[in-house]
Amino acid sequence: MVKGSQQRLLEKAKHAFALNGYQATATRDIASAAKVNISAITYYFGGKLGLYRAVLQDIAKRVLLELDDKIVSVQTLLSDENTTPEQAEKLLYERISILCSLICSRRLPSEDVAVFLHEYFVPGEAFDTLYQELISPVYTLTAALIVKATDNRLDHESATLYTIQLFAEMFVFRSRKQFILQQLNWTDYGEKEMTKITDVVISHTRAFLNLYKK
Amino acid sequence: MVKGSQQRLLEKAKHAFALNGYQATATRDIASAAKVNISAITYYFGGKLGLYRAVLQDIAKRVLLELDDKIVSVQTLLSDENTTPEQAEKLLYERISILCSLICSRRLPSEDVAVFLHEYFVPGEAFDTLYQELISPVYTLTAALIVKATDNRLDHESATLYTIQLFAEMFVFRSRKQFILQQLNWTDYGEKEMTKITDVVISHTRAFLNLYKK
DNA sequence: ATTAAAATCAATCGATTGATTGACTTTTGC
DNA sequence: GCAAAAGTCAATCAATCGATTGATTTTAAT
Repeated sequence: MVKGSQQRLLEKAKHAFALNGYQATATRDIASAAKVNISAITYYFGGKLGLYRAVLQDIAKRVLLELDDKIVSVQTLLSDENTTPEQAEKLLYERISILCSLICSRRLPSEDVAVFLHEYFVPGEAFDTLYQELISPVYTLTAALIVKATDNRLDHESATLYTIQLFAEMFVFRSRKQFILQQLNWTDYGEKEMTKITDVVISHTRAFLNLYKK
Repeated sequence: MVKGSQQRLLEKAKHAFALNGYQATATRDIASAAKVNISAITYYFGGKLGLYRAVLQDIAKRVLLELDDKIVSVQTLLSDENTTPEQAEKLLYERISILCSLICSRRLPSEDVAVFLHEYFVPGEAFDTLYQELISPVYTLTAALIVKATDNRLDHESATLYTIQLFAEMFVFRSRKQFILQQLNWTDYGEKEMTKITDVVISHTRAFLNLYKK
């Protein structure tokens, strides 16, 4: 079965936006790559911005699906009063591990991360879509996990602050990937390198959490 | 004395690039704001890209000047064999403190940081200018300081990796400033808030360095 | 088979982009 | 004082942008 025009547009748009961001991408190039007439963009998505929003929603959907699939439901564990700080800490590390592989390796299409990071660091008109559909839910859960891991010794706001920094630390492995590869004489993020990256992030987090233990 | 056209162009260009980045800024608007004919951009800077490069060089100059002014020359201390790891660590914290205030507060024009971060996270044709004139020298010195602070227990590459993450941690306070203000119920980065920010970054760094002590 | 809806198409619109032209004015050096 | 250089100017260039038009073809429902 041949993919429909709408689906092809979505894929090629994601690819183009990943390369040059929203502003620098021409709808003509997207339509051309999708082998579709330009007017189809207005027809299906209402315009360039609508197409971009659809791409962001698609990315959010994929990421959340990937996170929910691999992690034992964090939500239920958090609402359980019997969950110990140690369990929360372990769960946090598992979550970090998965996020690292999502951000840096090929578990998630490389383009998804590129589009996300572009909109994250250079917020535009469509940032609210990204925030509501992806950032807010993921950050909220992570911060709650950190609070639980410190046995409520860290308040919610400080945990949110650390969450933002934690993600910044993970994102930099992708956004500055070329620079890191060059500096460390790596050729790519393979299995060995991913282990090191994950270890670094987790050890930093552990060192941070240790500041809030008895 | 009235500023020359070239100087006015440079200032207004920085202002415009800070608002919307390189791509989304029109040379017409810059020229109009500087009360200068459009052709002056070609005349003085060879074109839009040349003007942007000039802005980046100006920013690099200001930052390096600010860093050299406030810090006892790190270069000489590093080349001195008698410098102890403790001295290097203390110097690193001073450097972090200054960098935090440069990045987050008004010691440096807000526009300088905005332009820098935009080019840093979305590298374009002019990234090499930013890298050679600012990123490379600053990162190299910082990494060397970290190596010395761990008494060479941390190799140069790992120190470089941590340097990248260290800057990512500081940059996030600016690039996600609105989000952080909202989450922490702050209205702005005042003196009190800057102290907390600096403390957070330094305490993370200290926790990291402790991993490499006897 | 007929008809309405969905989809696709080439052509083009108006707006904006960065850059250039060539004439004009001001400043500078001697 | 005068010529060369530096600077400024309105006008306009070709290219590209997102969007729209109106006609045409394809699909789906009855």
